[in-house]
Amino acid sequence: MCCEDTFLKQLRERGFRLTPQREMVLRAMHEVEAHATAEEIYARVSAVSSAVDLSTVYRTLELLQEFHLVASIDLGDGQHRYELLGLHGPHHHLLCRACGQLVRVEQGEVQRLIEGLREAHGFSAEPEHLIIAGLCEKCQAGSEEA
Amino acid sequence: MCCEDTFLKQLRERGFRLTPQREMVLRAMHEVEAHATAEEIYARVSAVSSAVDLSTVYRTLELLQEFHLVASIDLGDGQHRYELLGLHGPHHHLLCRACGQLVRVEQGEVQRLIEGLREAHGFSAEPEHLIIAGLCEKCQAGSEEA
DNA sequence: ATGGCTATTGCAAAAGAGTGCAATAGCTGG
DNA sequence: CCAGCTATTGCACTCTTTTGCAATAGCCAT
Repeated sequence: MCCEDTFLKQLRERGFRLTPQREMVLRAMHEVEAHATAEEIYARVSAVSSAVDLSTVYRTLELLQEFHLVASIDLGDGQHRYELLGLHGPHHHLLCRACGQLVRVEQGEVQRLIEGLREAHGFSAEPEHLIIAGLCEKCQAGSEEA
Repeated sequence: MCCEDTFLKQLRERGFRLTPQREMVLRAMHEVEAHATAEEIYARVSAVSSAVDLSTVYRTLELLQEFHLVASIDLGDGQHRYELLGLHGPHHHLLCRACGQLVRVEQGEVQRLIEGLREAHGFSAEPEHLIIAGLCEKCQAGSEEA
C-alpha cells in the first residue's frame, strides 16, 4: 500500500526506525472507521497482538501526524479522533451542532481564505484540518419550524 | 458591566441559577490575561474565596461557552484556554507553528468562506473561534534561509 | 418570610492524553 | 553475522478535564 511505503520512506529519511508496533498501528487505521479514537485504534491493534501499549499508539499517531499521513480532529466531545490522509487527500469538515453530521470540504474551497490571509497579514496559513461548526441543511429547516 | 447583565439574563431565561461561584468566575475572567487557562482562572478565583472548586470553574466555563460569552481555544499544548468574548467581538486566530505567535483575524475576513460553504453545501457555518495554523511573516523568512 | 423543589456544588475518583526512565530491540559499520 | 549505538517501548505516573453522587443552597409560590 502507498501509506506503508510513504511511511517507511519518511522514517528512513529522518533516522526513525520501523517497528512492528508502528506497522500495526498504521495497518489498524486502515481497518477501523475513518474517524477513529485512539482507544478504538488501540483495541484493534490489541486484537492482533497484546504487545502494544496505549502510549505507543499515541506516540505513533503523533509521528504519523508529523508525516502528514494522519490528521487529528476534535469534534468537541472530550476525545480526539484520527483520520488517515492520503486515502482522502487534504480536506476539512463542517460539523453540525445539532445532529453531529460531518460534511467534507475540499481544500480548494478554503483557498481564497488562505490567499486573503496572506495578503492581509503576511501569514502563510497551512490549515491541516479545520472543523467549522454550524447547522446542516436539515437542521436549519428544523430549527426554523421551532 | 455588560457581561454580567447578559449572563444574568441568560441564566434567568433558561432556568439556571445565579450563584456566587458563577459570579466570581466571570469576574475573574476580566482580571486575568485574555487567553487564560482554567487553572489560571481558578487561581484568581481562589485568591478571592477558597469556596470554589476547580470542577465548578470548568462547569461554569462550559456554561459561559453555551451563552457565547466565552470561547475555548486549543493551541495544541495540552491545555485549553478561555477568552472572554464581547470585549473583543467575534474573531479568529492564526497560530504560527514555529514561534507560537497569535494573530487576530476579524470575522469579516472569513465571511466569504462562510457564504461559499452555504452555496456549495447548504450549510450554515457559524464558526465561533477558528484556529488556523501556519507560519507568520517572520518565521517564513527564517525558514527560507535554512 | 417560609418551605419545597431541584439546580448546583464540592469531593473523590475516572477518563483521556502525555511523559520520564530503565530495559529492549532496530539499524549500521565492520 | 556480530557488536554497539541509540531510537523506541512498556510501565508507571502525571496532568488536564470530566463525571457520579450526596449535601447544599437558589428561586418561586404561598
